[in-house]
Formats: sequence, structure tokens, C-alpha cells
Amino acid sequence: MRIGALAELSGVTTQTIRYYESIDLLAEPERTPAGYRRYSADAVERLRFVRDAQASGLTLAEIETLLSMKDAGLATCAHTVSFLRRHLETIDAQIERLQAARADMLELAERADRLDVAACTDPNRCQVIA
Amino acid sequence: MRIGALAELSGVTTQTIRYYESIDLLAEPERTPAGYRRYSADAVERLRFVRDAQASGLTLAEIETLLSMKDAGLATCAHTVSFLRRHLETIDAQIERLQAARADMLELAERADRLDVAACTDPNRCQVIA
DNA sequence: CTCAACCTTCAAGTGGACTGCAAGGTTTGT
DNA sequence: ACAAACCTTGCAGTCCACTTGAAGGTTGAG
Repeated sequence: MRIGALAELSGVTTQTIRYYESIDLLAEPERTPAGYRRYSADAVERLRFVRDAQASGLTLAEIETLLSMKDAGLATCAHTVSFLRRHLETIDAQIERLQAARADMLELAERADRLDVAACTDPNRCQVIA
Repeated sequence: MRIGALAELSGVTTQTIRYYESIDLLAEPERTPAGYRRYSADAVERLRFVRDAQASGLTLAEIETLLSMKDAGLATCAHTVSFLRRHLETIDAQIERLQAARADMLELAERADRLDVAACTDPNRCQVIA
């Protein structure tokens, strides 16, 4: 598939894909005779990993380290594995924070519902509330 | 308490607190006669909300809207409440993503452990793996 | 054949969230 | 009285992750 199809399937823009290639998150793909990038289905999976890892708070540089580790068939070193373990703890902390945020917002929404007297439907006037 | 103590308690830097004030996330606090900012314990709670909300993927601008809503005693408008509800769904999606990322990393770490032959302890050589 | 939709490179620009000075004044402990 | 640690403003700088634009070449449907 070409870059547009990959973008479609993976939910990132074509520009972002090229950007990822430029910072070595994605290997340079094959090219068609005209010079268009051609990707295999694996690329979708790789981008999925990138997005999950990113959502978990890793920088693209850290993700690159992890992907190198993956690519190297896990020719592992203690340092990176311990980074991974530490990050697992970070993820758990983040899930907790997210649950706290969820509770905060739910309470806000429910209290707002209880007080909802005059509904305001004009998005412009609503931007800043009172 | 003064800005340094608030920073200590809430885990952000003093500069960040001043920055938040500059973008109206935090109200201008009282000042001591010498012009030092003086905060009440509420500020810690407010910063906690900011950090949770931020972890849940809201921008500071969005958090400001939410805090205005809170400050206005929830003089609510349908638009903002529905934003809140939509964001609750985003948070749930994010928790799922985080759990996927967690699973990915755990698998990576465990596969690495199983293959761990020559432990490498030099952090410099370990940065990029193979 | 034509036209829209797709692709190419490279460089510069953007937006969000800080972060780091410089050049001062204040507080606190000894 | 003096140093270390704290505080002030204002503004420039940084980092990350894109995003846009210019100036073109290619593909595929009608």
C-alpha cells in the first residue's frame, strides 16, 4: 500500500508518517518505480505500537529505543529492560491518575446536570462560562 | 504559604505556577507586604485537578474552561457539559490504550528476560541496542 | 487527453507547555 | 551583619511533535 492508505488505516497523516521516517521511527520503505513509498501491513502494526506507547507517555525518542530493541530480536541489555519495568510503573500510576480525572469530571458533569436550569445552546457564548 | 511551599506540595515548579497564573489557570493570589505571593491550601487542590485533567489529555485552555465552570458555581451551559461527557469517553478510550500499551511493554520485558544472556550494564553502550 | 487526487523533497513555521536568564529585593538562620 | 535561600518581573529561549507551503511529478477514472 502507499502512504495515503497507510495513513488511512493507522489514523495518522501522511506527513506524520514521513516525519516518523525522518526521525528513524519507521525504516525507509521500498519505493515504486516512480519513487512512491510502498508499505506492507506490518507498518500498520508498528504505528499502532507507536500510538499506544505515546499514549502511555513515552517520547518518540524513547519509543525509538524500544522499537530498536524489538527490531534487534530483543538482543537485550539490562539497562533497557529496567527502563521498561520502570515505565510499567509509570503506566500504572497514569491509569490511576486517569481514573482520578475521570471521577473529577464525572462529578462536575453530574453536579452540572442537577443545576441545569437554562440550557445554553450558543457555542460562542458558552466558551467562557459565567 | 508562599510559592515555593506550594510548588513543593503540588509537585510543580514555582515558574510553572507563575506561568499558570499568567494564563489565568490560577487566580492572582494575595501578596505579602513585600509583594510575595501567598496561597491558601485550596491552591494545592486546584493544582491537583490541573495535573489530573492534563494527564487525561486536556489542554490547559480546556482545563481553564472547566475551572471557570467550577468557579462559577456550575452556572452551566449545555455545551460545556456535553464537552465534559465527550471527554469522559475519551478518558475511557485512553485507559484502554494505556492497558494495551502496558500489555505490549510487559510482553517486551518478559521476552527480553527470557533471552537475557549477556547482561549489559554500561548505560552508554545500551542507549541504542543492537 | 484531461483533471483530480495522489505522491515527492526540503525547509520553514506553529502551538503547547514550559524553562532559563538578568537584575534586582526579602527572609531566615547563625 | 552577612550569607544562603527565597522571592519579584519580564522576556527570550527551548523542546516536542507535528504542520504547512512551494514547486513539482504520477496515477487512474471518465
